[in-house]
Amino acid sequence: MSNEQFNALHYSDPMVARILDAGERCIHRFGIRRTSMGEVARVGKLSRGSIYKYFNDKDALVEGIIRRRQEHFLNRTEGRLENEVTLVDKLTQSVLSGRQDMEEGIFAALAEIEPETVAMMFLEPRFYERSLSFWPPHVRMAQEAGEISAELDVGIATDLIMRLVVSLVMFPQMGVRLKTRRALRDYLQQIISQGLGAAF
Amino acid sequence: MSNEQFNALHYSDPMVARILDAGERCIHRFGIRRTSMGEVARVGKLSRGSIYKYFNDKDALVEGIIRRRQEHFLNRTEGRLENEVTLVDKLTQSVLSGRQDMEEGIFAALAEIEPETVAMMFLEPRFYERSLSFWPPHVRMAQEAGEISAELDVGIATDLIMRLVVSLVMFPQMGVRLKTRRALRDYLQQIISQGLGAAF
DNA sequence: AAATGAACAAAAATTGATTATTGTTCATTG
DNA sequence: CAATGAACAATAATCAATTTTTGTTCATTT
Repeated sequence: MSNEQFNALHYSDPMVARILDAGERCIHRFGIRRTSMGEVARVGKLSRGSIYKYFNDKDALVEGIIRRRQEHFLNRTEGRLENEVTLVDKLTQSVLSGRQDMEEGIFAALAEIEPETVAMMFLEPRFYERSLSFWPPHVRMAQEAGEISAELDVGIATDLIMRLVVSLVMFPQMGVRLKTRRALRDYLQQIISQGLGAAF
Repeated sequence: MSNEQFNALHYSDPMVARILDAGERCIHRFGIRRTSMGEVARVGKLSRGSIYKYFNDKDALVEGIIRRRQEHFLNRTEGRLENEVTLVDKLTQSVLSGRQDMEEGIFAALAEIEPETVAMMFLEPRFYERSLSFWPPHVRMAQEAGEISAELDVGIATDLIMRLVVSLVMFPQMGVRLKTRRALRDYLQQIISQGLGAAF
């Protein structure tokens, strides 16, 4: 019973938006640890009681802020993806968008103030859940276009895509430097179409 | 000038081994933060001064412990790999070995006591450096055996292998569940030989 | 020579008293 | 009726005093 939230957040609700906006500004400036509910209320010019009406506790608020940011990222990426025709170009664009998000905005700020928090986020399975529902439609489109094997299980393909994108965003300099869009695209093209197999 | 260490650790040196053994036992029990040099000295039955002769500071000692564990893991894995003929089987074995290491021993203990520490370790580039020199020989062998494309750049192949192995060890349940050796091997086989391309 | 252990200042962790924040309730406000 | 803000006990953060640990040095021991 009790609170509605946690399952469905209504970003369009002006109250929810105001709380999340204020919370995000606080986290951006002070980090999660040093942000208090009172401060969020002050910044958002609303009462502390209202915040608790919409979010069960501070953790829920923080999760809401991260989730909205993630959603925003996925929507923006989805928009950019509409310009791209092939799966390879979509992947390339996603990695570049992801890297951009990690270098600016709230994630970059958090990484500086509370790196452990960001590191922990990456290990959190929930962090990927939403992204996991993002790719299957694109995989099917690529299958219909004959770009990738139609026999291949969509789950398998999504799994590889997720692992590649996450890895390339999280660890940009793990192995080969893939700095330019061109280098990144060539790399992804090779892997998507042939893996490490013969290139012909 | 000054200390020899940091670059080359001589695990065979009984003094070094004794310090690392003691340190590892402490970290295993109390975590990194709650382990003091004095405690390591007590457990190893040697003087604090000796530890500082071999390790510049606590960080160097901790790094030494992690590095030796990593080296041990790679050696053990290398041993197991000698039974495997194909690259796919080597990868499968590596992922299984990696997962095993994450579920038991010092990493599992640390993950329980100080999860942030483990999370931070994963984001540390140095953590992968050693592994990065591990795979190229196996890649070349696979190329000579005709298992993967001989034209493909070894660096590119190593990069994908590293990303796959790290991802499958770190995030075992990110996408598709690859619990059994068989499922894992099939997955890797598909990706290595065809990527997401046609399976024929 | 290599290891020891005592001595030491500087830095870090711990402790306990104090203050701030959290999460909840509810009567009041707009 | 949704939002408010005051009140509240419980929990968590903060701060200064104290203790521990760190990192270094060096005379002594093995």
